[in-house]
Amino acid sequence: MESIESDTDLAGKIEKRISESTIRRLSLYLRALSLLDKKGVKTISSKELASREKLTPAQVRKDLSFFGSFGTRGLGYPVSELRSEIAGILGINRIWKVALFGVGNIGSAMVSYKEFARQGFQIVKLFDNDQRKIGSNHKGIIVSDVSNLEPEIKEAGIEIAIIGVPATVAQYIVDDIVAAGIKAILNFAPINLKVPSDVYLRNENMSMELEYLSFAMVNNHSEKKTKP
Amino acid sequence: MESIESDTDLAGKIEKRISESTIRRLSLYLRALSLLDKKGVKTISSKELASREKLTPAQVRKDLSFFGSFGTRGLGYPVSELRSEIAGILGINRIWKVALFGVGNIGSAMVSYKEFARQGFQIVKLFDNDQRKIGSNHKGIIVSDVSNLEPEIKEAGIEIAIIGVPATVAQYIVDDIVAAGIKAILNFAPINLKVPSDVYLRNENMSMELEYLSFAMVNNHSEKKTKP
DNA sequence: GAATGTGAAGGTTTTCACAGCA
DNA sequence: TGCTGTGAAAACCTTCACATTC
Repeated sequence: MESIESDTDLAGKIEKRISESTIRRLSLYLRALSLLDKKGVKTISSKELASREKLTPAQVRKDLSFFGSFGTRGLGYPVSELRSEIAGILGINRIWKVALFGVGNIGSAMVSYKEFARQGFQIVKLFDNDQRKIGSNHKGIIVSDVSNLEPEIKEAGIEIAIIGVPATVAQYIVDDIVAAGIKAILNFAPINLKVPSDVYLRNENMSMELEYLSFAMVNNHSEKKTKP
Repeated sequence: MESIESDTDLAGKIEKRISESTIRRLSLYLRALSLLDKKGVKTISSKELASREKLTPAQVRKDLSFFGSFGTRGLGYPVSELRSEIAGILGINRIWKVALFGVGNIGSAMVSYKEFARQGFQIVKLFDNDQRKIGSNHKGIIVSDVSNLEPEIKEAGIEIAIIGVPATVAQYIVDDIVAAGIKAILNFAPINLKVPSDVYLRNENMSMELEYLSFAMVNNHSEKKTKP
């Protein structure tokens, strides 16, 4: 019952499995290109782009080559076009509606984080279980009761959830969210969440980065390359 | 002027270069082991530990084997001992003093983030450039003027800085921080900071994770393995 | 001349598979 | 028997180097 050519995506563009590293670097390229575009720069070579992100020119070219030929030999890449190509590849040439669960410290920070909106991630719903928070207004959004999430999520057309609730309750919330049909979750709770295989889950683990710094300091660990 | 055996650390334990992935997984093991320890679990097999973090048993054993032999054949690993071994390897069996720059949304969230303190990262100084914030009290810490950071950092014995200031000013602040002698920086600003090669820098890029989710959804990108 | 696009080479990380030990 | 520790194999990712194009 396997489909033929199961490694080909719907648009027929991606033939190979793209590595996580490549996708993460696309985010970096996108950020750099947006800045260059704003500055009015018209073209950029793989060499220049690489140097801005502490990568190699070959890496940049290889990453882009998985998706097409966007450059001109002898010249480089057209900044503005490449920017929108990458936005298209990453799927952020559109608005994604996001719901945030847990209006605590991290949650509040996320609501105010301008960078999300700039990338097309629009936080349109806030949920909490604290009666004192429910009904209150955060940056123009009224906090809803988490116990009634399904109709609100469906009505608002939410596709992505950000989990900012404590680790102790995160799994329960996620079970409800998954039941409500959400297919992508960004988790800030320091816990390993269980989700069905058709739900995309990413974990943001801030302690991990500090622990990496600690390890590096204690062991004089010179990095060969900082991964994106 | 190069030292002999420059790839050997001070304690003489680490012979090879340890990969970033291994270090990041150690953080995951540590978190899982802390939980198990609290629950009173005495031993755990690589298989069990792996399943909790969606990794393979061989991966767990290999990672640990870089640092020593902590297990017992036929039995598994002693939870509590392994936990402190890993804490030692990561260098968090001690208190690290941390300063936070920028008491905005992200900064405020970091101050209140219990997980940091739990791992030994103690935020002891807050800095901002906003006169309305300077002198105010956040969770028991008085916000200092960022223009006078050097004496305060040295006096408090700060070794790690967290950057929560806007991207536009981040590089200036970082230059001052580096001049003040700080050797490790966790950066939340969406910008590529330049630091001398003896300063450790890690970037926390939350948009990147959302973009990854977006990419996965748009391309039906089933992950072979979620990297830590 | 300058810079892309890309097979092939090289390097690194993960997984396998089994010897070795409790 | 059960599970670790680890060389060797496999898979994966990055870099090289050059043909190709503007």
